[in-house]
Amino acid sequence: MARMSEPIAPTTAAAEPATARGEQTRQLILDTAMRLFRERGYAQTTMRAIAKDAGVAVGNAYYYFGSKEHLIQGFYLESQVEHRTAAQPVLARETDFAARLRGVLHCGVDVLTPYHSFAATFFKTAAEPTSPLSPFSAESSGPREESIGLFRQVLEGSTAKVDPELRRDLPELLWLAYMGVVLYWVHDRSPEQAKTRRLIDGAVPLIDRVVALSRLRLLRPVTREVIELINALRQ
Amino acid sequence: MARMSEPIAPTTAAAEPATARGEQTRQLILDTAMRLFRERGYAQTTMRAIAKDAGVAVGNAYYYFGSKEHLIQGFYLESQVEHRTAAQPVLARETDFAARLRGVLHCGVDVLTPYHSFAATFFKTAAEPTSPLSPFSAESSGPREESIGLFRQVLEGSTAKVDPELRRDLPELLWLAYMGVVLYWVHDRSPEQAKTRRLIDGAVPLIDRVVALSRLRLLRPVTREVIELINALRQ
DNA sequence: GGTCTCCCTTGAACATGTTCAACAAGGGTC
DNA sequence: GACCCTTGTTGAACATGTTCAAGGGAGACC
Repeated sequence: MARMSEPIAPTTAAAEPATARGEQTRQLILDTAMRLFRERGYAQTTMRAIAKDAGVAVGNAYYYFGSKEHLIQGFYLESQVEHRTAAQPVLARETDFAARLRGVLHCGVDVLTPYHSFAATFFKTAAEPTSPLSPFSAESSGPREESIGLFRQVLEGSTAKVDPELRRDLPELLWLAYMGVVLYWVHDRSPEQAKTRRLIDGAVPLIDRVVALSRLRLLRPVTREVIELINALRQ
Repeated sequence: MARMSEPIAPTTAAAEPATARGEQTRQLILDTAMRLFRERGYAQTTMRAIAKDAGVAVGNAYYYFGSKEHLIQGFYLESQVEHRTAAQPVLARETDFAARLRGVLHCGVDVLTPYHSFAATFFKTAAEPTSPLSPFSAESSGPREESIGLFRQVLEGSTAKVDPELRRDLPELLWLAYMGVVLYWVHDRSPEQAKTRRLIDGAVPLIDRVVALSRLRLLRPVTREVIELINALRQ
């Protein structure tokens, strides 16, 4: 009875370019697509338009990208790298845990901001569990680990004193919090997404304090339970 | 420069049935669609198949439902009502806060379980901020308020002692936690979604304890800050 | 040079969500 | 009954994501 779970079917698997010419074409198509997505939005950009603007045939786009949605992956990967880069100055400058976390979260939003209008679609796709774009999927484990690594950097370069048991899992929890921020940001209709900025500024001191409190005897059992629960549920 | 944010365009607005015949046709289409979704999955069910099985023309389905996605809303609303109904015995029986919360969360998952395979698509749609199906959207405010009301019932019928400031906002927070459970459930690939059950059983005692601790003088500032942040960010 | 192979490219054909102009059915008003 | 107006219904036409059989070109090997 175990029915296959929905779409899947990555259509025809996209090819990895094997020649310089192929690599060039692939990049051209991706750049064109990203530009059109920014200019007109995702839904309003047709595959025909992308192909035409890039000066290739429609089928050629499908040779490199399994579907229109796969074109989003370019955005996904690029913004990951940009986030890392943008965060480095903050991480080099600050030693206070809260300041580092705050800086990195703001950087994440900074990087995404130009794409807010079409990020909705991006997020919609990413939320589909069967999608290779899902931040929780196996296919995304590379970028995800890198992103979690960024938050490990936040913690390790800081002067924060953290419950030793919590220390190991905290980066992943911070990454989860970041996902929460992104979720809020996507839904944020306030001008310039100002509310998301307020969310970060409000949540960071809280997180900072809770992390500090986690070492108190009174809260130890809670801390431990949280950690155990996370480990039991890690997929 | 404020570009319109993506798809929107609810196409031709769907009509509310004004006659008994219309109501009947609408329900027939909805039932047929839900059946086919369950049998074949969402993506594999075409509008033509729905229309044919329901014995109407394709255009007729679009008369009542603005798009294929709008057909999901039937599922959304129905499961909300079912959740409420299924939760009543628990709420009538238990007085302990943790037991009530646990029961209501499990009921929520119970109600959704038959749809797990296509819930992925449902969730994907709901995650789109511009979608009228988004649980955070204005269009969903009715069902959302009802759902939050269920968690208000959880709290009010319980013997829990809660920080008075927190009491007002706690139902909404519990609803948010429920949304988190659903998010986890959608991604849950374990047999029978057993991990989601463990998540509920693990998280409820934690929530219970944190709620109790929120009254401690030591944690009061944190509690207050959380409440203030939520109020500032309520959209 | 001839030929073979692998990579890439093409665009017409296809599948399916969506629209729309036209029409039908029922009921109210005269 | 004649008329109109609202509600509901139709299906062909359209838009767009996707597939696929056919072809082209650059190098390898002889």
